[in-house]
Amino acid sequence: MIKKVLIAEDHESASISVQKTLAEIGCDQADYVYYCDDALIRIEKACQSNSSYDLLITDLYFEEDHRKQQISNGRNLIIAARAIQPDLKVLVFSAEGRSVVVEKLFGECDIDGYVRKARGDAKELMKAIHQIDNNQRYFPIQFTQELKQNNHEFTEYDMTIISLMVQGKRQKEISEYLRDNNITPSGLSSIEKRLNYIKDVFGFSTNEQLIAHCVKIGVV
Amino acid sequence: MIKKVLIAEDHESASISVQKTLAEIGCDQADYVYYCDDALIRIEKACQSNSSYDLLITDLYFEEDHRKQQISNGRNLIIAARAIQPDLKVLVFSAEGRSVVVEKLFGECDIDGYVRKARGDAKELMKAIHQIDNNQRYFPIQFTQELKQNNHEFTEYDMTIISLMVQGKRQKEISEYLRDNNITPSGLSSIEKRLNYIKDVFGFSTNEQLIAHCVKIGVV
DNA sequence: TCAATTTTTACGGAAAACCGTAAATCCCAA
DNA sequence: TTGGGATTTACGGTTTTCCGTAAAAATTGA
Repeated sequence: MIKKVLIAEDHESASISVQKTLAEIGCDQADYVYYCDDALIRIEKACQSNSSYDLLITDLYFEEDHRKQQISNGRNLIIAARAIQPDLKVLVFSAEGRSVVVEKLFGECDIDGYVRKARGDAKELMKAIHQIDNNQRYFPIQFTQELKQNNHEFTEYDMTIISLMVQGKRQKEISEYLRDNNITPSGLSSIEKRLNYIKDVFGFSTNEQLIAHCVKIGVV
Repeated sequence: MIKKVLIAEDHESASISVQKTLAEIGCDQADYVYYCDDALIRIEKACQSNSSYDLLITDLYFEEDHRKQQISNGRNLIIAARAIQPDLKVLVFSAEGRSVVVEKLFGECDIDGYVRKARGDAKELMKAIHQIDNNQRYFPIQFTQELKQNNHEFTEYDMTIISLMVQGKRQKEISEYLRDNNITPSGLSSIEKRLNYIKDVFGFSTNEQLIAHCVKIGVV
């Protein structure tokens, strides 16, 4: 049963809402912090005193300010928290709407639920918490539909090339980079071929169009 | 004295927080809606029954869903609302952080205050409401500093070119498009020159890098 | 092991982008 | 109207990308 919850959220207004939602479903042990570093300290202390948290509700993006932080975003907070307390349940509550990003959280960070800040998000939060309470994951419907229609799955290789292009590297330089880092294939022709293939899948005609799409959907 | 307030905000969680904040400062006449169209109807009806709102608190961006709306964003809502009730006070509450956008709201829409969704936004909301109550504007400090450091302001012309590139058009085709639409300069050289200038300002080396940046910051 | 297949690389011509310069055009004021 | 200055366009050479083909290398299967 989920009793003790930690809210990591820099927006005061959002934090207040989550607190209110938790209070409504009868959870009276809710702490909240505005910085990732503070969240980690709380988790650490709670573990040491044998009163660890059952659930972490966290945002993804935290704004930088005068207080310099070790952990700057929700993703890294999750990884650090799980290193301390592997069985900690994690529910991400963010405005992020790109399915690739959310999918990565489930795949790579093994989160237990995702609720998008949108219409009816408070009610959705309740549903998600109840579901996690029953040891189930909460994966929002909106993303399940969107997932399959993206015909092309970007490989690590693809993302490396595209990242380098975003950094302003020429294809020749990318070839050299791949060779130096023992990533194959590294030939200029292979890079050209791969880019042509991806563009073909999407029906794009220029690199500029491909880059725009990748940035939009959050591949880089 | 501000008594009757309307909250136009699609995020349920954000709306809840604003309601709670209003309740705390002793404002018990707060209505809330999730769609711009609903907001306008409320304002209309209130005016007709001689019980008009004192303040409109609205978000900027409203997500589209199954319910098709006439008014799709906060900016247009403000304009429409002021057409009905010119003396309506308006406080914008949004995550938008680009100073250019916020400045425009004060300049073109004559809003009374802006509070950014961020750390301490609930407290800032209170301050803003009190200030508006005293017939003063609330302009957040964070923007006053940032205004000058914007290295490059994208013109309509720039955005046209970049949009066409994002659509996969070659520079030659862009030149033809500009000529056909009587946009000057339309010469290929002028397009090249402009792109080089922008890249130079940012210290970029390739078009791909420029496109990535533009998509990221939301120029297109 | 060796031939067949696939993957990767090399190469070369064509198209596009890049970059400087010069010519043409536009615009404004005298 | 006209001359000067700024803007826009045209042009040519260079680099980069594009795209097809073929050689080289790696992988596979019997």
